[in-house]
Amino acid sequence: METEKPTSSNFIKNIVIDDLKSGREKTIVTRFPPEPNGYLHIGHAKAICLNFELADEFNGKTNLRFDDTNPVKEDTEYVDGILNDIKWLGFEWDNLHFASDYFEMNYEKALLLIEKGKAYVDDQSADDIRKTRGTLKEPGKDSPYRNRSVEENLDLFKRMRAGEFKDGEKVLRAKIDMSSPNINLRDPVIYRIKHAHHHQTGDKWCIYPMYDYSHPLGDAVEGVTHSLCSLEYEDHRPLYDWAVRECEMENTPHQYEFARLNLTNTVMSKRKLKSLVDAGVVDGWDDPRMPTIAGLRRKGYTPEAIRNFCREIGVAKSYSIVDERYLEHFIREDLKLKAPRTMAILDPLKVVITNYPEGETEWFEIENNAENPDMGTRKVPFSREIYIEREDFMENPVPKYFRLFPGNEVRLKSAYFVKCVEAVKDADGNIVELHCTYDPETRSGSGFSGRKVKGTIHWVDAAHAVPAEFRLYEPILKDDADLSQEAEEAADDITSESEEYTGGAAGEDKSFLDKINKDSLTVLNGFIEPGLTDVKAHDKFQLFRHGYFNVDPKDSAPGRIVFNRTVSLKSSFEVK
RNA sequence: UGGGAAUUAGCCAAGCGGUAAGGCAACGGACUUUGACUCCGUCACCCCCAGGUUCGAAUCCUGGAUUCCCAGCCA
Repeated sequence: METEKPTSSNFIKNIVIDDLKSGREKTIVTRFPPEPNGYLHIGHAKAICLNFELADEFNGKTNLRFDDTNPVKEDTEYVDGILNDIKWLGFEWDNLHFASDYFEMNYEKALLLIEKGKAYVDDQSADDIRKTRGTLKEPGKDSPYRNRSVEENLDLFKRMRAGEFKDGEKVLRAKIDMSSPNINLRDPVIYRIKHAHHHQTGDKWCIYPMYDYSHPLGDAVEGVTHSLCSLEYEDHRPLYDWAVRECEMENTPHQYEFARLNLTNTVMSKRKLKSLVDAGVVDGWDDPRMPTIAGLRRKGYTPEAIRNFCREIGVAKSYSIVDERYLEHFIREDLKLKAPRTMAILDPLKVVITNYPEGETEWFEIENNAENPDMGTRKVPFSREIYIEREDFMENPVPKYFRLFPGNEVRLKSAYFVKCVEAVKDADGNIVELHCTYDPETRSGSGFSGRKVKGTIHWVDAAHAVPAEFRLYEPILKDDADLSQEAEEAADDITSESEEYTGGAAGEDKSFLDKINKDSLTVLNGFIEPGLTDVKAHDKFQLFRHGYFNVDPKDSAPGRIVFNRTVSLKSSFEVK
């Protein structure tokens, strides 16, 4: 697709190259395994790009597999959203599966485990299991049910499936080692009872496998060769390998872990993102301030920009937080030649050109993108009264200010030079309009070179101006100077995405909500050129000197045009 | 000495025993009908620290420091 550079070297690609060279694998198969319990965010995009592009580069395959082993948290709404986002990003999966497709196989393998004496039914309560698991430094204690006979385990497990027991009454545990220094190996629970309706399997099951058991088996049966996941699963790898081995799977997939993406000025946690939605802080999962794929799309990001970003940040094992400005770089780059450039006034100040003939209008032909002549030109009206940007005038200019101020002359982009004669004020001393004079000799395109001006400002003809709403965004989080604190925040979301789980800290949710930037949205009402009245959802423009904007797909309507600012233009000038 | 992992510039990151890629950001300058873009230049005598091996070490060895992850019937 287009002129996208291949990813640079990374440790996973090196592993694939070695595996192919050594003959350990003939072709590679990867997979992207989202849990349908929320919408995808830019962090998922990193994993998606990694899996799909890696397989693509080596002529392999990539499956999409929903990790739907926990019916109480999941929903088809999310399945649909995820499918849509992946397609929008531009990827096509080879096979679409659900972990629930393998529930029967998972069950059969559990029976095998029991027969081999590698799994047992435990009657202990969740609380007792936790208490006997030991601590980080002390080994756990064997369950009193650990040495039940194979027959009894088989009988009990079948009755679990048959629905004879209530939620939490029994679990199936892998029999590994209660004194392992790796807590994941201390007889992990692999099946639990949940009398819950499942979005894919309905009421067929009342026992559901745990991720650590289901995932490796799903990988194996699909022939996945390189199972990529994030760093916190490093400790789970021995269990992954145990499951593949003890269940006697034909294929032996291998798990590799990489660092998930973190971005400055935002959060990357489905749980926290959901809390923003639920608290009404944002408009929904697709609010442009959200780092979700849906939010970025509504903000005006393109799939190309997101893919290029994911490629350039690389893949490694060290914990990192990427500067959000890096992401912004890629959307500016992508839209530079694609987006037409037009003038719009976000915060209007009327200007009367006193020596311009009343009742006259002339139409300037202006290129749609000076760097991309293929985009053609358009006609833009100009007359005696125009709007300029309020910030393009200062009665008492700061040093190095070369826009409009009393006595100063500037260029009106694609029109004439104008000189400010007077700032007209109301009774309260507020500037309500400017009186300027223009110089007919300086008409754009005339080749006038008699004198130079330092500044060029944009404008919109007042008589033809079309009202529009502009939404400007700032980071959703207040404080971010302290990257290490941000790291902490992000890190602790990784594992605690369950609402009911209280192992984390309730207090830290509060501190997270305290960090929310209450001024992350600014709404302005201004004007656009008359040529933009037919604009459609997701049309993208560079509004001169302001940045790139996207036509909002939700709130725009006939007679109401809403622009979301995707990203500002860079600027080396700030009015203090 | 519970186990697992990480450490190369402000931020990502390549590097795999032959003398520190690239991108972002920043800072100078040129150009400019966007204070944008583009272009030019600057930005690690050094790779967490200390020893050692070697003709040669970011890469190998030894010891240490710091940071992150793990005690859900979540994924």
